[in-house]
Amino acid sequence: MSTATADGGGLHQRMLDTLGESIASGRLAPGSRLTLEDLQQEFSVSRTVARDTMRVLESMNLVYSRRRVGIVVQDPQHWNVFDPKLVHWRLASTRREAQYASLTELRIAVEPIAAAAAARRATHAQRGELGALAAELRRLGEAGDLEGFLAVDIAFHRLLLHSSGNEMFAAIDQMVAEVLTSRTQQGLMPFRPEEAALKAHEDVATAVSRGDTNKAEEAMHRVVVEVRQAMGLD
Amino acid sequence: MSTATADGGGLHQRMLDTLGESIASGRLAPGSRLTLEDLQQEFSVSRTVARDTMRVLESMNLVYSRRRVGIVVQDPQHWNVFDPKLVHWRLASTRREAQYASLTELRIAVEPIAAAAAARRATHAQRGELGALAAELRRLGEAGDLEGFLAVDIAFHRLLLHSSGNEMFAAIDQMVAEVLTSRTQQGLMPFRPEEAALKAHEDVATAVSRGDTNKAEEAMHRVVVEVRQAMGLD
DNA sequence: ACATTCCAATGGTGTTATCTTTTTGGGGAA
DNA sequence: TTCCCCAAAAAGATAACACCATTGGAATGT
Repeated sequence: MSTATADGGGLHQRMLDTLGESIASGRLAPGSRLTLEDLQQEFSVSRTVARDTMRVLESMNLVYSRRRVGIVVQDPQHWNVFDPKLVHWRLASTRREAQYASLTELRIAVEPIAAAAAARRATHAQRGELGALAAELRRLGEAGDLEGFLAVDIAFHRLLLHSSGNEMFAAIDQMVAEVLTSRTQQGLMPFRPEEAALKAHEDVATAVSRGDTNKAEEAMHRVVVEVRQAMGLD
Repeated sequence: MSTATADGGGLHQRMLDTLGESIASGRLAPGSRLTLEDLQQEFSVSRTVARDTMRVLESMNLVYSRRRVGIVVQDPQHWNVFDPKLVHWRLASTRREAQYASLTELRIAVEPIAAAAAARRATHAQRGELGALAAELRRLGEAGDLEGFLAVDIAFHRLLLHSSGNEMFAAIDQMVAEVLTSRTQQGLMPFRPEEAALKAHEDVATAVSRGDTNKAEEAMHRVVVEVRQAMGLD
């Protein structure tokens, strides 16, 4: 009762999150069968709400439904792994590490190219703002303010992705933010960021500002190369 | 009647595709308001079906719904641009070019890193198959069989993405296939693939086979660099 | 003239009941 | 044993209705 109305979303949000997380974590194994009726009872909701939920899960390719059979959990290889909801569920599950590794590798791939794109397409305001964030990053880094550093680091990467003018790059900003946050929370960051990292961020901002695509790509490569090494990818 | 049952999906598939394409193409501008009642009538379906459809569109962040207001088309920046359905709609719309450009840039970013990952993680069978596909590619290329070349090229890139062991890389295989197909259909491919391209594909296969991550990344970089130039990204 | 309060219309949210359609497993006939 | 047909199962779809959050604007007061 109180819980049903307490959370922000409607009924089917709750149901969606619960089921989604069950599937993402593997607790509901691929091949498992559900029926609408079971679900109605388990979550004590109406058929309509149960249907809504399954339709959304179906559109994420987490399940498929066949008449006479019921609703079947899909093989992971069919999942829409770029759906932010699924990413969130996977990060919340026990399979966190796998999702984290995939995201990091994606970030390593995308960010240098995004930097080059930003050097070509960023607006004047964006170029200025990037420079300001890079300077702020140095200030906070040298002051040893890890929390502030993280916030500005996220802002820097987010702005860069958006400045790329590629909406697919921009769309991964939330995922990059989660990766950066996780990195800090896990204590994987040195107490004081390395000089090389600070310099690399500044170089990205400078190159983007000057419209030097090659330099921007190279500098962003230096930013992520330390991540590659930390992940054992080099 | 006949049309309703003729196509593969149920009622709401039809409705979803129609609406999705309208939104993706911009014919239904951001900020446009719909109501369930309007939609029921326009598509002559029940409220339940209309709801199902809107829930799916909502989960893709193409729309959001608020009480008393109705269903509102979202700003493009909120869209889940990695959802295969949306990619498909955008490629089918008049904004094809923009989607095509974004995908190509994404491919340029991801494929070299995917090649490096494949060199590290591909199975023995995958390594062998990659080599076979590269050889077949040369044979078809030198024979001037563009259609066969395209098919094998798609198979090569798809296998590589899957061999990367990163499910997010694997998930973009369908999009890469569409880009390659489009490139050939638009006559952007030379009648006979360039020697450099054939060599680059072979080098990727060889490097992956040997587990040489750096070489694999560099060779795949050569594969996509011609695309960069063709798109004016260099 | 302007700000505040309040009310009623609107339209999504969720429930229940019912009918249709597809699929399939099993039983009976050839 | 094989084939065919039937009945049951479960999703697909429809309809009518109660509920309630929102909001635009009217009524009221300053």
